[in-house]
Amino acid sequence: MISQEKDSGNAATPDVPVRKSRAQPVTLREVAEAAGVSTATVSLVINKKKNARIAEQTRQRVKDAIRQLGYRPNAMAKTLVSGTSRFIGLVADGVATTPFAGQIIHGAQDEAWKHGYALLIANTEGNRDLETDAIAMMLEYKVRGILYSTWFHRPTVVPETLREADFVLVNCFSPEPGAARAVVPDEEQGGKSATEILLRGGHRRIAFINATTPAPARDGRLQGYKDALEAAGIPFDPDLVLEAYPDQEGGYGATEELLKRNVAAVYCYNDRMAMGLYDGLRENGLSIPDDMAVVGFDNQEVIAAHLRPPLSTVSLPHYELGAAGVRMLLGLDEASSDAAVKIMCPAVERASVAVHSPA
Amino acid sequence: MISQEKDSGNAATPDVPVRKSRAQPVTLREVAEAAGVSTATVSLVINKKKNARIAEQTRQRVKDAIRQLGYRPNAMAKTLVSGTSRFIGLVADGVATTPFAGQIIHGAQDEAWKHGYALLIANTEGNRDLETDAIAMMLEYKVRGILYSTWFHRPTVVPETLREADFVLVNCFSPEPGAARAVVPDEEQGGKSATEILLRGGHRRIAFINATTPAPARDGRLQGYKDALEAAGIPFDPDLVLEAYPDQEGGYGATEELLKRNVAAVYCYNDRMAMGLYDGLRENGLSIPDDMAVVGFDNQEVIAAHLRPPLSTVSLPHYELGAAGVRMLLGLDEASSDAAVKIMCPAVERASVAVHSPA
DNA sequence: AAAGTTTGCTAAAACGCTTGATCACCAACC
DNA sequence: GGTTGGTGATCAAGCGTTTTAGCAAACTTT
Repeated sequence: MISQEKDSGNAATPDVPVRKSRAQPVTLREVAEAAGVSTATVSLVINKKKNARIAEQTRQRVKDAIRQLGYRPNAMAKTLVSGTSRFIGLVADGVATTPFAGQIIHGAQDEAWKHGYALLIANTEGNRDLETDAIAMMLEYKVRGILYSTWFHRPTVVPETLREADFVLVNCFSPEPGAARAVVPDEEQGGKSATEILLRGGHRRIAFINATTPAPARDGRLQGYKDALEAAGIPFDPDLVLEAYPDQEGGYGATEELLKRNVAAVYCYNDRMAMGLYDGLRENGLSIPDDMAVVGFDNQEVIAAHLRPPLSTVSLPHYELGAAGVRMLLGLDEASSDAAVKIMCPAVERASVAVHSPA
Repeated sequence: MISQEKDSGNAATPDVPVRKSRAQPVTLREVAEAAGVSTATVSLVINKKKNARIAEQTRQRVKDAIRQLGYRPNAMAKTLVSGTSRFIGLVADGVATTPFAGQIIHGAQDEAWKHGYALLIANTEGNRDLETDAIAMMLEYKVRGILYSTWFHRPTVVPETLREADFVLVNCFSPEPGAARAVVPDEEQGGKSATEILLRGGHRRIAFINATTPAPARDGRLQGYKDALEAAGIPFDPDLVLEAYPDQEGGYGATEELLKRNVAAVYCYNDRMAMGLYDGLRENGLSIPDDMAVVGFDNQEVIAAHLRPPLSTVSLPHYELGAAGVRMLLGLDEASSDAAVKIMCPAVERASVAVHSPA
């Protein structure tokens, strides 16, 4: 009788909102005791188990206790039981370092979050040892899967340990077919779109300043240029394809050669080259878009949108790459490991190309 | 007798390197069985416990088993026992969105990693609900602490739930003193350094194009400008302080006013304004740095380093902010919650200011 | 040779949660 | 009055570690 006493009294011990700020946290058991039920019951209430039969009254009592105590579930314990966490790992060679490629993180984060996952990131600067450590760490934390991404589009060799997890390559791909699922920007389509902006402007003689540095982008963007010309019934003229190092200086330096070509429209391998070219053209007293229509590639906001005049260009869909990578990882998007999925590079038209050419 | 048989045979069951790729993972117990020891022993070996007495021979046997089986510790289980994970959370309002502020992530990640922590990031785009969820998630994963960061330097109100964790504000601060530890860029020193670049160039009449938008940067950078002038014994002339919206257009638009001031040196609130100003000056047939010496602020690489001529400016130390935030969180740097710790903004001198003025 | 000390290792109790099996109770049915 | 069926909740095992207390054997010391 007396021993019973202890248990009756009032089951819900504390009724002042106990704001435990950073002592050791409230546990399921404490909630259970406060509500006068078993931990099993509390667990069932929390997880809204469909086929659990709990009286509405009890359910309410539990909820109150949870609020009262400021209970927070311990995700680690959950994970231990379930065997897999709600983490998605993102290994990046330099994504965080490189301004606009950071959008990959952003896209991945948003999409992951949307499906209840959190992003665990590691920037490896391309250091293989760091990379191995990072992957090991992610594996130890039982991530749902890993996104392996690079800051520019390129082939890559898949680290051995990566295969211990579910993974997807983002902005890169494995040269050996069937080795990995991957998602990359569609350079051909992008190059085609860029060229089409100029075609729509009424231009027929269009120069292309390509990069000197080998990369999928270099080949793809050139191919897109050719495709667009062909579709427009314009013969490809190799003489209109220049090459320069893909930065401001390169674009600036290419000015002279470009002017020799006697064209009024040019598509640059990237925005940085276009930026340099702007300077070169200006020095020659030429105005954009009247004397020369210019299109870039990448859509680096800081540059493209704010040059004078603003630069027409094509977006590298970094955000989408990150998001698509996550979807692919979670099996929400179709994906084969035979060929990388290509994400569209949308055209962004601005004032560097006049709407109607003075036909 | 016969029932024993099953257990004897060979204790170390598999001796081919079993590359379990993604079945259910090898556990401590399996390693223990393979090595013919208890799980306790394996644990002791793995964690290199100093005062554990394990025979060298046994130790080796365990290590072999670990390698053989490709064992990976389950970090969740570890965390469950220890009560705290090796995670540091980073809540950002838009850090991933904003190109150069991404360096905060980078700095935090590097520093965290250096101390054996991994970064758990959440981009909230300033959405309070998302923010609360993100913090809750981090709390549930028992993060060691949380970095709360903003993409530009500003005052902020600390979310209630953040207080349940150890936290540090990065690139922002709480207006109420004593409310939170924080680390921010030193705008005054930065403004002073920027001005000093021009002073070193031999200039005495220096204009400042400030932002129209209220912000700690606006006040701080102006103060730094005044400080530098005072230190150089030059009286402050309010007429030399212009104001414009802090972007390219703003800088461009300020050209005319600036030219009225009859100065040969100008310090812009940020690089984007400087970029616009470049255009304005060029249109007026003025050359940089001969007709006008220009200094910016922020050191947005894509802009500053690649304008023609390259822009002298002052760096916003984003990387350092992230790193310092982590150190502060871990208690490696001194920190009071009475005043934000200020990180130096280093000057970056480039060709937009001539080394010796034509005195 | 008895007592103490060191060495090498293990048993078992946590850590906080989930979940399938079980149970007590009560109303309804033949 | 025994059986069935439904309802509301609990029991207890287990997830993969860490860690403390303690045991047995092998050495020392007196």
